[in-house]
Amino acid sequence: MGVVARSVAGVLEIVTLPQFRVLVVLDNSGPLRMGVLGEAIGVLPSTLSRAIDRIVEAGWVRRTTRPTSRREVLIELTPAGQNLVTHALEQRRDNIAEILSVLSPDEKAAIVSAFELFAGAAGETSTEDLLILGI
Amino acid sequence: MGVVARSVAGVLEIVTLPQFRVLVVLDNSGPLRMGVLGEAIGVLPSTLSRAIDRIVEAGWVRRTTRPTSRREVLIELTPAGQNLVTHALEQRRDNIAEILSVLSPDEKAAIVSAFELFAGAAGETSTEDLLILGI
DNA sequence: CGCAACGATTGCAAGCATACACTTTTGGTG
DNA sequence: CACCAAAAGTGTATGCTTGCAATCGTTGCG
Repeated sequence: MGVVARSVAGVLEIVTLPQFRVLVVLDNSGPLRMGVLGEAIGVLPSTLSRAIDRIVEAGWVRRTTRPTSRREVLIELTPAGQNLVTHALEQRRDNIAEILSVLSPDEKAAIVSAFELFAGAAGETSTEDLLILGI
Repeated sequence: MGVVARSVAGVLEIVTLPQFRVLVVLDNSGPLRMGVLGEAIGVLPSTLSRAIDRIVEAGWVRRTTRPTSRREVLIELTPAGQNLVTHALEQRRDNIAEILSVLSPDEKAAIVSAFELFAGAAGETSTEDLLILGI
């Protein structure tokens, strides 16, 4: 739980949680249309529109128009936005790696198999659940 | 991660994250003075004062004056507020119990020792970290 | 008592998220 | 072409959080 909390903590000093959710979805799915994006994170189009205004202003995403349909607006991560998400995920991975570094290979192996066991029993975690925290 | 996310998800439909942080701190420490409470969750007194206004309005906490010093205001959970926090923690415990229920005693034992190993290696998790998500 | 420090609150202001209703532009279809 | 539906955005409004500065009551001390 501490690992999860810390991984969220860093990002929340830079962007808000709803904003981070947008970035995470885009990182997972690539550029998305406003409508699809809004549905993915569960907000109304008007809410998303203004949220994107602010995220564009901050430089994390870009609005693009698809050549085939000028009424559709594609949202895509800028390099900075991509960087932000990647960095956040790396930080958590590093945090875990650091924790594991003090353990012996046998201990690590035991942890890996136990975690896999637990994850298997937990079943598929819905993307929506993870999206709540942007993880 | 899914377990953590779900445990936060339910509560966030009832109170905001800053509000839930207040409740969690009170649940941990018992009734607190405004100043102490504000410092614990890292907000300015003015912010807290208005936040408490809303939480009192919602019925989760109560303002009390200490007999010895009438300028100090004690904040304490109402039964409803206590219930909210307790319920949130129970829900996470139930969620984990349900996951574990499909496993054999041996598997459970392996998971317990592996998790203890990991938690030990991770060291003490600072309360501040956990407070970010109200966990 | 009088004054300084303390503790909480309020005035004022800004930013963000959210919702409902409405408008504008665009695409598809009869 | 004319019309309808899709897609995005605006107008308007509400509520929460946060911050800085100022105020009000209270306590402690000389």
